[in-house]
Amino acid sequence: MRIGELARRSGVSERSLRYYETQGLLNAERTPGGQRQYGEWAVDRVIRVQALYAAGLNSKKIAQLLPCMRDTDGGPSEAATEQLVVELASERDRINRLITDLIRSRDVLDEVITTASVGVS
Amino acid sequence: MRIGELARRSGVSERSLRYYETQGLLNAERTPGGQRQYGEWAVDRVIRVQALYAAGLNSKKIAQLLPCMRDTDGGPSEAATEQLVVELASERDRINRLITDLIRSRDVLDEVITTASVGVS
DNA sequence: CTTGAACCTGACACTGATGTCAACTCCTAC
DNA sequence: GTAGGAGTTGACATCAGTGTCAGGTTCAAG
Repeated sequence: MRIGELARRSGVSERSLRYYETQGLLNAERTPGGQRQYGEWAVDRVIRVQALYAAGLNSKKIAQLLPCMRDTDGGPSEAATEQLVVELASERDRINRLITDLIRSRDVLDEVITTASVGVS
Repeated sequence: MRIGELARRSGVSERSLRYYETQGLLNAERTPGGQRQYGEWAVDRVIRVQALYAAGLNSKKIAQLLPCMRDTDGGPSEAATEQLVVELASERDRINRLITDLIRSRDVLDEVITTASVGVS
């Protein structure tokens, strides 16, 4: 598929997809005319990248991480280096703290929403 | 307490605390000389603000939300306006989606970490 | 062919919380 | 009173992903 379809199906802008490519997060074949051509796998890849961005990882970390992830086809994946494992563990801990905070904030929002809704005349 | 102690106890930089004040998120008494003076309540407030920032709310939303939150003393809190409730509900939904994504990303990290650790010679 | 939608690269802007520096003032311990 | 750590304001920088525009090329349908 071309970039427009991938953008539509993944919910990520074309701009971002091109950016991902510059960051080494998303390779694309090219047509003879130079247009990007993606396989089905790209949709999952983009969504996963997006989720990692949302988790606060930057491009570089994601780029290091991607080859270590089990692909959808269950293919072979590289093992992470020792240094990378240390960094990823730190990220994981940060994410865990973040999740805790998010749940707390969400509950606060819920309470405010509920309180206001109860008080509606 | 003065700003340095608050920064230390809340884990938020002095710079950010002053910024919070400009955004109406954190009021401070002033000494005759003009230095900020905070009560004990400020520590909780700052931490809560920080958590809301982490949840992706911007200053304006937080400023609207704060007076609707139950204070630590359980004091009276304003009810949110209808419009605000709609916006907060949308934020809550976004946060819930984010939590789901974060858990997924964390699990991916865990798998990579585990895989690499198992393979250590 | 031709036409229009889709795609290309490159450049610039933005967002918004936070870092950092400068120049100055306040507070407290001696 | 004085030294120096702590605080003040104001200005400018940064980060990194994303929006957007310009000017040109490619692709596919008629």
